[in-house]
Amino acid sequence: MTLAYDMNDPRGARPASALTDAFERLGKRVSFDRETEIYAQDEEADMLYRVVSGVVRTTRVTLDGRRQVGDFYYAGDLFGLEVGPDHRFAAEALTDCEITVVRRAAMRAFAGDAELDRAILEATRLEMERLQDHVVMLGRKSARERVASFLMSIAQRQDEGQVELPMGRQDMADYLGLTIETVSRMLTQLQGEAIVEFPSTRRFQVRKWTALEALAA
Amino acid sequence: MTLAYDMNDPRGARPASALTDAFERLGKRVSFDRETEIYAQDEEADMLYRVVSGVVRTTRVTLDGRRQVGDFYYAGDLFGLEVGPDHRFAAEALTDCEITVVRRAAMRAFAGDAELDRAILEATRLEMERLQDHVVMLGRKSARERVASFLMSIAQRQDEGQVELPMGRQDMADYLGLTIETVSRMLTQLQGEAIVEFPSTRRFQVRKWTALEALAA
DNA sequence: CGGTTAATTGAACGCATTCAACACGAGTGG
DNA sequence: CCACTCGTGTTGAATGCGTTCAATTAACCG
Repeated sequence: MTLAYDMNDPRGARPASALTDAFERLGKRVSFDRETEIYAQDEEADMLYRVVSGVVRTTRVTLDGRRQVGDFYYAGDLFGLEVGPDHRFAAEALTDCEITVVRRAAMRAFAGDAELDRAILEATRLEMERLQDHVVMLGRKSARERVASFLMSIAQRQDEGQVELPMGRQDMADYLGLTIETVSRMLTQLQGEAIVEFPSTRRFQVRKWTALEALAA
Repeated sequence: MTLAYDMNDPRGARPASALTDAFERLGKRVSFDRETEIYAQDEEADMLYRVVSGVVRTTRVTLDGRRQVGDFYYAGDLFGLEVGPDHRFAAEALTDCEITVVRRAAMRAFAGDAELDRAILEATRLEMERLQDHVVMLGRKSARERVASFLMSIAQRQDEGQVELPMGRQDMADYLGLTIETVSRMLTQLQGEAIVEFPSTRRFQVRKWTALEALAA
């Protein structure tokens, strides 16, 4: 099996020419400005979404205003595929985005399309695995480890030396179950140990991969 | 409301005579003693499981020995349905269990069986929703709230006054991302406020539903 | 009963939060 | 060009929640 992408990378860009085609054919492309809502929490879920460009985040806000970020989705990623009748998390454009939107009915009409079925199954698998990892992280990792894990997972998807952080500290904190202050402290700490280096707040480079890996645990 | 099960209860026993039939026909029934492994972490996932009687828990242990409980499964629940090639969590019999085990290949042969497909989809949906709720809980709730939520969710699935706790404090703690001591303290606290009452360590009764609900947030 | 494990309670500690002040960067207008 | 502002990020000090370590009590089982 000669793959253009790494099976071990849980979120690497996937080769999906046929899939892209299917999505382009069945759905329509929509643009979203930075910080606008793609769908709301508890909204009916009869669409399926695919990121063409930009970054999307999913969030849930509790009655008393506490916020939890579910995940971040990058170009090529499918999202909004909760199996139930409505979205338990809202989806928002983190940056300006191009999204392909497909009605589930349209998808169903194409059920049997092996390529498409496989892609949805694969996306569901990734979604679950990421959710499971998230649970372990929030349940059993320290702030330092969470931040390290986070930087790792972001650095892994961009193989360039310099890594771009599309989200601000608040989004990181709400994803990691921490406060912005703690995130900030951990970042300066990791930088102090020369494990990572931040030339600017939204850009970093990993200096000691093994050390970061060890921390990500 | 006189239902054998409650639609609002996300994990209530579901009426599934036809489904039970399908499982019994396709798979074989296996018994597991208390505290024995059903499948291991990172084991190949080519089976599907259904609890006939008893309670199952899924766990993941990190390299350095920290443990996270994924979920608990009761009679009627499907588990082990991770979409990927192997189990990211181990499954263990919490109590003595009767389990129906089905090979995925056998399931696939029956693909198209509407009843079966629907059941698997439904189980996957529940799995994801529970995972999402778990993330929010671990990310944003206090120890007190976590314990309250937990008692709530268990009390909901048994409509009798007296509720049986099948798991010990360590399992609760590892599910909630806490220590046994903290769990214990929160339980005595809630009992002190007469919100719940523990006649014995493994048995309790909810006294103030609204208060508990408010806490579960 | 004793023997063993599980659960509770207490006291001290430490990690993350909270509250507050300060720094930085980008955009705007004098 | 600098002053000003506004949003975002960093840093400091104090507090507090949950943990850790240790001792005690309760439940279970022969």
